[in-house]
Amino acid sequence: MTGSSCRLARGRAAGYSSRLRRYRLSFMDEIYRPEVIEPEVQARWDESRCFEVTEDRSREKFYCLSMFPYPSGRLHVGHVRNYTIGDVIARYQRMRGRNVLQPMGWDAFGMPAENAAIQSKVAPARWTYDNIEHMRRQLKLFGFGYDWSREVTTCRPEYYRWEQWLFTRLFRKGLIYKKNAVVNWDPVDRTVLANEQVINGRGWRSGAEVERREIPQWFMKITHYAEELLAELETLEGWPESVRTMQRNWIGRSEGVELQFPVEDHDVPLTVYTTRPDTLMGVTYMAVAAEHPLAVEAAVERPDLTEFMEDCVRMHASEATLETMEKKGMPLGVNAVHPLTGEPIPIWVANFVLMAYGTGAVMAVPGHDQRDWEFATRYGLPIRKVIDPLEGSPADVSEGAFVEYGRLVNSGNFDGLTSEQAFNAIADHFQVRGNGRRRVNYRLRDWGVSRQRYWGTPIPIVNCGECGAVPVPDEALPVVLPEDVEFDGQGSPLKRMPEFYRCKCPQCGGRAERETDTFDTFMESSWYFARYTCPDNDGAILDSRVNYWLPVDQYIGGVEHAILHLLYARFFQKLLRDLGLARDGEPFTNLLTQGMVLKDGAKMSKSKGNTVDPEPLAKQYGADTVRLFMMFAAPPDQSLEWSDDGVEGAHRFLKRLWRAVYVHVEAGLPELVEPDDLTGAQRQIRRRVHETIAKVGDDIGRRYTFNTAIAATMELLNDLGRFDDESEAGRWVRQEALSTLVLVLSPIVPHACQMLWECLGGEGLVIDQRWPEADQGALVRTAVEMVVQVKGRIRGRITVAADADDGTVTEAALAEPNVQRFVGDAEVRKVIVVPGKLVNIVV
RNA sequence: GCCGGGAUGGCGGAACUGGUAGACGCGCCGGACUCAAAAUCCGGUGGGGUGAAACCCGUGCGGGUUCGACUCCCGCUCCCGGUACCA
Repeated sequence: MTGSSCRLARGRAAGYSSRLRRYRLSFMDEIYRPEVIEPEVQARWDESRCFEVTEDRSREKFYCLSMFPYPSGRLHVGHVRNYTIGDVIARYQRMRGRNVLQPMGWDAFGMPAENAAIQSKVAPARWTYDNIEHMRRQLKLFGFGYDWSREVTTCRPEYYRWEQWLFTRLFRKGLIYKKNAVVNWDPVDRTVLANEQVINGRGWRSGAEVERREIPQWFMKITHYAEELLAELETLEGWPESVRTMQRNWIGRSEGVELQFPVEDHDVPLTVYTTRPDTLMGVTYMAVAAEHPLAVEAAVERPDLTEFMEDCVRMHASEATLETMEKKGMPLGVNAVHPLTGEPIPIWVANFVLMAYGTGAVMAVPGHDQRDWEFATRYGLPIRKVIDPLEGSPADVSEGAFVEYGRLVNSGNFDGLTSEQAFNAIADHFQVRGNGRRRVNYRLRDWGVSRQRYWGTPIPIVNCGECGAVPVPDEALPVVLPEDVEFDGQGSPLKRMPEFYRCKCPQCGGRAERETDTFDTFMESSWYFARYTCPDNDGAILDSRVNYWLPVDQYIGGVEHAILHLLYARFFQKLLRDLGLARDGEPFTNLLTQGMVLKDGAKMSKSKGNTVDPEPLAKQYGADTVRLFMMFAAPPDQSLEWSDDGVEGAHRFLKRLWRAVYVHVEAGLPELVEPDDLTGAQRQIRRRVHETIAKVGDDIGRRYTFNTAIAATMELLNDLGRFDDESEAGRWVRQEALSTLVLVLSPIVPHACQMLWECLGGEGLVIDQRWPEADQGALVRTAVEMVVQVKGRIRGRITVAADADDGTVTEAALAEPNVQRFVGDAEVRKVIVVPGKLVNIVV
């Protein structure tokens, strides 16, 4: 029992690994040495290629997918958490007999590679490939069971050529179009900035005031699928309700009316969309965007207007900025005509109306819209009440807008109608006259996929003076992104590379130019999960294997992707289906959104200096300890507070488990004993073992609460520490208990459990063992303790037979001395019995 | 601003369907082992109260429903994620 048998594990002496292959019983080291066992177990997984899988129609498949990382350089603890969750689920499902696919790859295009290029003069491609090498090695260190033969790297032509191919198919199908869209323009660096590169309205590097600029860009018609994307959310029962709600709100279906207001002295009317036509009689002004033709026209020879409109342009393009900024406007001096009353209505130009969204004009009803109310109050515009509540006192719009539905007042012929009746009456009125119509509108906008960046997938379009935009034909794909470039941050190098953009028109053969814009990097991540099923196919984007593996049974990733990535991926799956390339319309059956990893209550970031590097920790404690800590510290969907002491505690538990097995095994393995022959104490431990099996299986398989699963195994190990029965039967009970602990912990701490499994006499890989099942016979209890409450407050405890009826339980409860003290001679009005738990006596 | 989420001992968290608040771990306190320390093992640990008990208070804040509320309802505060070019 002292450190006598340490001869194996002293480290990296030649030949240790072959001896470790027979590592068991008397060969077992008393001390837990992760630095020895982890490389050894990983070598065994590699040699047996046990995580490489193929389609097998005779077995139930399970596709377990974690969101692939952007290769930023080093593995972050957030990655380790995400991938441990996925690995635990994958290993558990495999032990449940499923044919499990768990792939990994690289979301390799993106801005950080360009930023690194500017800072350290290394080409984005070089930087990216180096990072991938480094991070792949780190992932292997943590023992994740990936099928590396399926690795995809999105910046490789083998991958993005199929994205380009798909785009040309969608182009021909009419799902792609070009229009102007707003970007953040840095006038000093002469580049387009991402929203996160704009800080307080200024470029992050130049410090120049950012301008909004409109440039032509490619769009995908995701709005064509808005209705289906919305409707099928209802079928995604394996998704968190919060994510479904966010997507529902993002798509934002509304039913409203599009109306035309004539404009004085103009032929073209002003068109607006409203979901509240019932408030039409309350319109007191109109607001248009700075780029609106009416505003532009009015600004001629009006320097004050021109100045205001130029101010509107110097503004960050994000929604958050738009909605929180001060709402400002100026009257144009032009009137619209109210379509019902003929009254003149002043038209204003306002900074919160954008030309790109809707019609670039809105009707304002300050009495019944809070934003309009604030604007009207600020500029002294009239506020008119046209809706009162259906019940109760009339609305008062002098202190704020009344935004509820109700009954119409001050609305002429429509007075007395409810909002709903008025909606229909007014919609019909316009429809009949042809100056308005009912319309379903979506908040969701088409997806702008052009980026004025270098490090991305080249857009496979050739612009020809004769033929216009022509998709690159299949035989000319891929359009390869040149990797050997000088990148200085002054716009994309592709725009300075005639050898890249000069080409012949595929249609007429005349001189033409390629697109130098690249795709939004969300494109690559919108279909990678499908490509994992057949990454080796160089003749087609997908093949029949996709329908064996898809849909993904379990998808795991950060909540921050709840809307954009997950919506785009759902959209792509529908596109693939409609092109006949895949069967399913939804890609992810079950979704687990992981919370963030915090330190000192804050998100880890370089600027705060509170980052934790997982690799040194794995070196110091072993990967299993890091995995265990991350699964134990919080349930996966909550944020996780990092704690060095917590890591230490996780390590201690593994040491205790190791030692418990060592001490047990050193005395030899026990003979099988029939459960019927056990004593009370032995039965009790055995019941705890089978309770633990049931608990852990439920926690991992259904609830995904790995923290409580681990807590349950800790409790069992604690109980085992107090169980010092060295009889043959006692030793058999302990053998069963320890084997159970090793099996149920193996998805979480796979390296240690593999070794312990062998020490306990197990054969082969733990990953190939069957998940244990609880023996119902072992779970039977004879007596239970129940709590007794008087008027909802605990006054005592009683122990009763497990099968006692309510009457017996009530009698025992009333007999309890402290309960009697509180009941006294009061009349018992009611007794509530919750079987096996509590009795509440109401007096 | 809008949408979604969160708040429980000194700390991370548990309490799953309205039924024993604080499982498990960390930290801390006490003890064993040791010349001593580390490691390890055993015990204690929400606050008040008591010799010990009884008992009282306690799940961000203010109300409500219920025999019973961390859990459900109404109204707030603060923190986090997303907000369409960060990934």
